Amino acid sequence: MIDFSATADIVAPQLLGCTLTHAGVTVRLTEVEAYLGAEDPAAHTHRGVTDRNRAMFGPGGHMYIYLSYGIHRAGNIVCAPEGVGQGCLLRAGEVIDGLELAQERRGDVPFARLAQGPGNLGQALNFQLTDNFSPVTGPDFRLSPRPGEPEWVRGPRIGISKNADAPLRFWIPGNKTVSVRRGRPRG
DNA sequence: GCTGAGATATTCT
DNA sequence: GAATATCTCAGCG
Repeated sequence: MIDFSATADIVAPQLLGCTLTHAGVTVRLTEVEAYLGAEDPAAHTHRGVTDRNRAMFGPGGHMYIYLSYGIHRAGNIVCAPEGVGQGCLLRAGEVIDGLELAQERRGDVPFARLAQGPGNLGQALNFQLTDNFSPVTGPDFRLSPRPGEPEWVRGPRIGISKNADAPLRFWIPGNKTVSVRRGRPRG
């Protein structure tokens, strides 16, 4: 099992290929991002504990769910010892069970888009703000180990404005559920 | 396939 | 009041 008391950049690549089950849907994680807390200006926890990010300061192996742009629910897995404030944002996954349920929630979209992007993943798995603090190996969430270590790569994070060059995004190359999002620097 | 702009709630200053 | 770890849509090749 993964040691969630390690730092987020250590845990992140270990999550790739693992499956996460919640509310009747199972996905295989294909893309995650590490947020390093106080030393990382892009992290919610950069400025210290608030009511919103409190879950990230808890012990590793729990969920941190937040509302993004007022619309989307995104899920993180808390990393590092209690009080540090690190976590891994779940960016994308591949639905491998509960397909019909995921399609009901997401509507008529291609398979690869069912859980593509943090907001879509949250909708497919039906993340709720009340799921904060839930253990990832508890009754509500089930994180299962992967059969073997998949090939993975790392690169810059996406959708943030601060510290965007740090190579803290990890994904499985070639997987159709991982998109190279638009807005790459032209030129 | 790609691009640009609007929507929407909570949080922080 | 401004910002945000985003998604979807319309328009164009």
